[in-house]
Amino acid sequence: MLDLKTVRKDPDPALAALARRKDGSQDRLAEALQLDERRREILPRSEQISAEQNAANDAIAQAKRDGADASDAIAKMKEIAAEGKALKAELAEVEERLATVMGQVPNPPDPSAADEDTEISRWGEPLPEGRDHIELAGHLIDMEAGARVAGSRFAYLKGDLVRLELAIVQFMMDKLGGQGFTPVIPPVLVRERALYGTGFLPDTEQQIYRLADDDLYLTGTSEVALASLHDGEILDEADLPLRYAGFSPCFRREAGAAGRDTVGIFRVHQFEKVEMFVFCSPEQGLEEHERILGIEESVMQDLQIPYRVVNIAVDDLGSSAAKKYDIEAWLPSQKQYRELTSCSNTTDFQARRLGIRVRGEGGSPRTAHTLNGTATALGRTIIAILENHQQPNGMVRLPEVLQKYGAPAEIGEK
RNA sequence: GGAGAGGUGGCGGAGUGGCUGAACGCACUCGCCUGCUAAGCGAGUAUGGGGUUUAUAGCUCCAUCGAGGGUUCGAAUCCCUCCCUCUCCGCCA
Repeated sequence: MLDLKTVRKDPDPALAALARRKDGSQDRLAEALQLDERRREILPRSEQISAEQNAANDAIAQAKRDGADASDAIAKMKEIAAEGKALKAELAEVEERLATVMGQVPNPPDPSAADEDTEISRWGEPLPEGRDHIELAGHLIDMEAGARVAGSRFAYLKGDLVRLELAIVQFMMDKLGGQGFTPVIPPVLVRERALYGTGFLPDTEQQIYRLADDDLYLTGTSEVALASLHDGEILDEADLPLRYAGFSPCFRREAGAAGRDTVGIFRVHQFEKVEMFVFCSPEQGLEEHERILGIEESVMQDLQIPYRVVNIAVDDLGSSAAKKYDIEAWLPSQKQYRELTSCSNTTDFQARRLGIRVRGEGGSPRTAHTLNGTATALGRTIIAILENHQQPNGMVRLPEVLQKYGAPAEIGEK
């Protein structure tokens, strides 16, 4: 959500930035500005009436206290109230429309966000080709049972793959703990407000599972619950940045993805993820974004997975991000880089929607900034590890760093 | 799932229709005072929005007592719905 007060003073930068998204959002902002103007036409008149009402009210109260006859004052009050009623109804309507339109305006992209997906760096030496994760560990992934029990794009992970996943999680929590992140297991069922606040609604409803009998949604990322952890709060600037590492399952309907990535667990309806989330001051945002990216790269290097970093195109940012980096891992079986993690600077977009502010020494509150990034998406990380550490004999030698966290040294069908 | 109680400012806690943006206490800030400390005295201390303004300063108006509706000339106070917290019973990982 944009700050109308700021935009109103100088609309052009926001309109120009939104135009880069090529989704017509600058038109919605323009509509919002018109509604805002209308609102500020009506509001002073409405408030004027309220003030008269308050004054008349005081007169009635005074008369009653003095034991005098208040019927004249009451009659006047009735008149004023009736006059204000229509105006207030109109105001409420304008404000409701304004809120709806503003809720649909995405975050204006940062100037440094790319026009097209742009590779900005590369690391590691990719294998030219190789077996896919099903060929390598299919005996530990039961897609048939998954489909039978829950439908397509569900799987059972078994045996050493589970040990591998849990080792990665423990490794991540250790690593992130050292970087000031507090481990969190958040709710994965949330109210609409949490999804609205993070900008997933109204925007990506077709991706979100909703419960039939309760007003709850299954979250596609713990970002939703982590952002809402401080819903409505004013944070002490001295405590910032607040960094959380959420570990949770993630649920995505993958509507519209039919026919894409149908092999194995690359694209499934349910997976686990460790997610970084940061609350910080406006000044700290840029630095935190680079820091999160640095951590994500460091994880790839720890796990010895060749990757590239991509500055994501403005028209692919999602509503909340002003800028986003993806880290794409090399998958030898596909002979291409595929998204493994991403990190977004959502600036004040989510914080304003959620009413999260920061207050410094003696200052008045300002809207906070938030950022998020994938520490590790377990399914895809497992795929990348399997494919990039495969041996000519079909076995997989797992990264040494994971072994002290309980991962086996080797996976495969002997 | 059943039965109750309750949600007021940073905290505690008054307030059952007008004099309450909100008593009183605590905490905090500034000043005074006491050769330190403590105590004491005085003043102040919410958030959002509109207008005015070069101004996020000041002034002024409006709104806010969990949220949203309603009754009323007037609601923290009465009614309805929702959310949340707590207690007891049941169930349960």
